[in-house]
Amino acid sequence: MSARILVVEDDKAISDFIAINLQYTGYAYTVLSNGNDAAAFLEQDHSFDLALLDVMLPGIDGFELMNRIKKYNIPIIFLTAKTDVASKIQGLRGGAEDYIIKPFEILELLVRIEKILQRTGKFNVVLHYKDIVVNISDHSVIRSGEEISLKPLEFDLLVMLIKYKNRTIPRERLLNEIWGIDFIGGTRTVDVHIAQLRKKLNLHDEIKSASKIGYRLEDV
Amino acid sequence: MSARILVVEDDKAISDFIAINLQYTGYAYTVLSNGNDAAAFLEQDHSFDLALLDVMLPGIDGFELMNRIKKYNIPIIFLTAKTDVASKIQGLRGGAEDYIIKPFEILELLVRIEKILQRTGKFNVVLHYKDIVVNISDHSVIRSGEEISLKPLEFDLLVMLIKYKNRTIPRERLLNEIWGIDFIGGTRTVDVHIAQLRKKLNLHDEIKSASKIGYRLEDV
DNA sequence: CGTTTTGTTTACATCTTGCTAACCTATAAA
DNA sequence: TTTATAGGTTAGCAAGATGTAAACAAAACG
Repeated sequence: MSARILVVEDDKAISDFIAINLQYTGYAYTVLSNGNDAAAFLEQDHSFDLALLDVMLPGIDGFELMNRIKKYNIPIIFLTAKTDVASKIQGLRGGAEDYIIKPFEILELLVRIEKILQRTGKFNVVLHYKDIVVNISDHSVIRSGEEISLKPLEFDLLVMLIKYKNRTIPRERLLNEIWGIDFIGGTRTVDVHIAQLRKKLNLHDEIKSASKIGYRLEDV
Repeated sequence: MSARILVVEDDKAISDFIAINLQYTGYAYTVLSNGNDAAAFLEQDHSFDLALLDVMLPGIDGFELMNRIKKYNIPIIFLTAKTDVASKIQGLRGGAEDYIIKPFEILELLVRIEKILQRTGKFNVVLHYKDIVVNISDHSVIRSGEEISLKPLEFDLLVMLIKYKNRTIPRERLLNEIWGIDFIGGTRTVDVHIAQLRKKLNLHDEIKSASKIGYRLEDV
């Protein structure tokens, strides 16, 4: 059962782009291009699991829309071209789950969507790699029927590796996505956690290190 | 004695899916795939506690079926692919208890079913975990024949833990579902109530904490 | 209004996590 | 072969999260 996502965005290039990616990822979605339509639509149908709202919209704007749909308890991610701080604060104060600044990296958007769905809804996101089953919703990792207990960071790392299977992920990228943008320590931290994963899941051969760049999980 | 539910849905994938979940949840059910059959069947046997009706059906449609069933006083939840406003209004005007738009989250459907059954009063919804019996209708918890008195919040927490047994429930999720969407307090409150549950029901081992994430009730 | 019950916050003990340092190994350059 | 560099691995420790009792606050009840 897939999540249902509402997209309200007046720039057709952007909404098409998002739509294609939502489609591809397997979400059900509805696209509207102005604030008034969206408000009217939502009064009738508010069974969405998430809304992606442009801040600058024809008709009522994104923030106003947020206020109106607050009662339906739909998590919101704002899409905003404004890098302006005030907007962000207003959005987050008002209860938005997140915001993302245009132009954005589609993968980043998809990741945030998934996070929110996972936190709010109950969508079972399951990843497979060989005989390893990773259930993101449960935070569980099972190998050959046995549960393997991973610490939060290890878990996040594994998820990322599997998602980017066969692609080398630069250290920096890992730090950004898992540790957060403001991680300071210029360190070997990543390496240590990679070591833990290799050990716990017996992935000594599968997790390859790319010298000076980062790591890659390979289908052997 | 469990509730008896009628499912009328022509898409086999969907009806199977529903059936599996009704089965698992412990309801008795009958599945039919077209409107005429359903009408005929109901003339013979109308001892259902709830009907899940697809709106678009071969033979007579869901709304017409509702009109014919009305005399038997069976609450109805419509399953509809239509996001179309008119349908909903017609359905609800006609006396349907609820509607749910496809694709839907199965848990959401089960929750609504439960709500209606509770409201119509005939059925106690009972949850089991080990030797603990939780009766949602009368808010009682019995362990090995002895009644254990829980405060309201503790009770809700226990119900949620059992419903999501073996799945880690994030703190945020617990706060959302039990405390309401906009709980503010920067908070250890959940932890305290978890502690109470562990103590009162002796679930020290069964309620596992997932560091930085939340809690999980495990079948040991 | 007081009393009782329920829920939240505080405070401190305890446990968990993840960063760092230190040392080891592998590889490549010199 | 030596040397330099990067990654592998382990263990200890500080920071942060959770467990829990008890004080405090709020609400429900009479």
